[in-house]
Amino acid sequence: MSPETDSFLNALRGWMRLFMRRSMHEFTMWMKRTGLSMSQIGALMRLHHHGACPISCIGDDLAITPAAASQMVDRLVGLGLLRRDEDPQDRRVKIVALTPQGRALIREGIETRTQWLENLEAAIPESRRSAIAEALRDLTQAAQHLEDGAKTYIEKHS
Amino acid sequence: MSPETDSFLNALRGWMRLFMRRSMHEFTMWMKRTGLSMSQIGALMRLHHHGACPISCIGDDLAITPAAASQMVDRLVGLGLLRRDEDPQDRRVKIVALTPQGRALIREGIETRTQWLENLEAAIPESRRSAIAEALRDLTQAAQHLEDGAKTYIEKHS
DNA sequence: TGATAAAATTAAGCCCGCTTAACTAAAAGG
DNA sequence: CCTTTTAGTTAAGCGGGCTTAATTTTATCA
Repeated sequence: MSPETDSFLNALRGWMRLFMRRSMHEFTMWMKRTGLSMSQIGALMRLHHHGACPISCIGDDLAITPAAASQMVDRLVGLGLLRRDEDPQDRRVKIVALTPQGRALIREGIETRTQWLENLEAAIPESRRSAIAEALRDLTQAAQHLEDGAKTYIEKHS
Repeated sequence: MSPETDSFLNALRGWMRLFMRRSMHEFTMWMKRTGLSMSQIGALMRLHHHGACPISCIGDDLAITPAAASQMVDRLVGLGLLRRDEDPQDRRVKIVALTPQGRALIREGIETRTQWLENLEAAIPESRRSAIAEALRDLTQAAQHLEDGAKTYIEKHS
């Protein structure tokens, strides 16, 4: 492993470490405010990022039984965060989707948890900002690429 | 808000968004594997990052009652992840600290959740790596600065 | 058509984590 | 000293979230 490799990974890990430490607390507080459980948030996030899906897929995603998934969806529907509609193609399956409230809640959560980032800008010398932004875009794009590759693989094999 | 400002913040948000989407699933799975609750993880993380502290401080940090904090610490002591020792200075307070097992568990968790970052390096052109590493170091340092400032403030006022 | 499989739900039961309230032990302060 | 405050624990109770098992409804297919 070359010195640059070490340097790169270490920089990445250092940043992640700090970010996780920081965002964990915000996340816990946000959970408390919303009253949502980890599973519920996981389900909402899944729907937010990948769109509507049957209940069984929620269960698969969270690695819980269909029964548990059904109960959880029921609670979230009760809270007005989810809709559960019959699939016209196959009336056994119920398609679960975020309601506008559900979507707003998740957005607000992400917003809240990354609020502190705004202060970061002021702490960065103006002359460095564009270079850093460029670096972050490169990272994001590369990660996106990896994710897309993985997804294709999964889609091919399931 | 200047165009560079927008660009900087957007780059930061874009990266965070991707990171959160990616790490949420890993995190949920890790919780399931360890069998730890959100609160328990929060407590362990707090101790990992800021060191040993009395039980009351665990409760304050997680915003739960002293009773709940006491019960939770009790469970974690039972699992061998925490030690609870009497403070010689004030025998009412019990100092809580990570055991080696507790520390190892948290380390392993962080490790697991950032494993995928290693693939990222290969997806970045070698010519860009040092610039990106430099940018990440700048970000980390700036964030560290902000955090230290906030901590001092808290320590002054509590 | 009739047996089988699949998606979802319901019911019963368990453990967990939180709360409030009552309590113990130790320190602080008049 | 004796009262008050503080740190922590214990007990009782509630609701959440998970499980397994049984049930219902719909699709599939020989």
